[in-house]
Amino acid sequence: MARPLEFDRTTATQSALLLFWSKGYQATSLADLVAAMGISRSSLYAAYGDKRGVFLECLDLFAARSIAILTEARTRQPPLTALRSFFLQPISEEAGERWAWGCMLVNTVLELAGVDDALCAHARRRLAEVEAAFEACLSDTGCGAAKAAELSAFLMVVNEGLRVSSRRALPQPVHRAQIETTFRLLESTIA
Amino acid sequence: MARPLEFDRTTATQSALLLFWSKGYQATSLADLVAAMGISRSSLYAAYGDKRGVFLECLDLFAARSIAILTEARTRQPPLTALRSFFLQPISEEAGERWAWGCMLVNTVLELAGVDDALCAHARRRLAEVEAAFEACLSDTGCGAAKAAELSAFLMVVNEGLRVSSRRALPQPVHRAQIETTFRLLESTIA
DNA sequence: TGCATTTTGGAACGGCCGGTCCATAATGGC
DNA sequence: GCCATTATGGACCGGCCGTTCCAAAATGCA
Repeated sequence: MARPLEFDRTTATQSALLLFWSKGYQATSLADLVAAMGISRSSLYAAYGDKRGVFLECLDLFAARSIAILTEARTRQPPLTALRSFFLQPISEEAGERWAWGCMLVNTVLELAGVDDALCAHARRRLAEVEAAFEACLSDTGCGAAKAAELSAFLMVVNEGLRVSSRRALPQPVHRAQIETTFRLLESTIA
Repeated sequence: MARPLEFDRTTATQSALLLFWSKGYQATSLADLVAAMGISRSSLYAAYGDKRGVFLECLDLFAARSIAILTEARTRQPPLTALRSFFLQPISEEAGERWAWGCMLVNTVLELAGVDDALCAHARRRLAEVEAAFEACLSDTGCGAAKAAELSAFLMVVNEGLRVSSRRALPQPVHRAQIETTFRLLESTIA
């Protein structure tokens, strides 16, 4: 055997995730990264390959958590209520300041389109998986497959819009009102 | 008198705008910039101060054009039709590939939040002006001031969502369908 | 207690970044 | 034609970027 790893990969990735989520890919330097993750440059390159490798793993972790939040809510609540709580969750108490960071997948698509096509495409694929989760949730309402497909695309547009809006430094009550208005209109359409 | 400027500031700014719009602020280097604008570094620093100065001027130009497109449509069409054409305009024939670049103001808010607060705040202010243009347009429908204020905020969320969606490399017909679905739902709510 | 193996810290690397500087060129007024 | 003034091209700058490299440290096994 050889010398064992001195850090926990999951918690290190989690720290990197918070950094990339709040500042984006380009504005996060390797110095920032190793400081936040609490590991040395050597360990980072040995474990993740390079900066892009860390970012890819963070994208996957973020997407998995987002989908988990929605699917878990779906087991406890009616479909539309679950979707609503998915959008309200970032501005809950325990989420802290993260509510102003938007969605890391949306942020990535906008930051890296035309800059790093491979990373951007990865974020787009994960975003498509979230959209599929929307569609599955909408199907539970019994609205029919065609309508679920159309409305999930619309819901993703709404999702993208709300995540952008949350980065506009509006007072939190204004942001909350936007969500309420959006969902009131949405529900009146679906119901 | 002294030696006159050898370049036209407006066309140079326009060239910089296309570059910043497609690649974002951070990924656009000064080398890219001077090549696209067709001027030397010295001329750029003399005329704009620095890279941020060029970017600020591009933000203003982009915002002015966006608002002009909407207000001009408002003089020729009913309010809701004008809003619709505002969203459809980027995917018209003459806009070319720009439809996949989204909205420069939205792109900037997401790229520079937490990175360059001054630039980000500037983009947010311009975005608020666009929202005010939405509100003025909605007021023309005679829906009342309170409702116009609420719906303009919602319309901005839709705007942000559609601009994000246009950067997801979806086939153009899919994007067109998203706009149609969104506006069908929106109009059924307002009418 | 050595040995093979792998991680770790930190120095070092080339390259590109935004920004500065200066000699030269181009003008209008004298 | 000369001067004051301003624009221009391009060399140059320090600094930070992501990445590489290597000696030292830490383990399980013989």
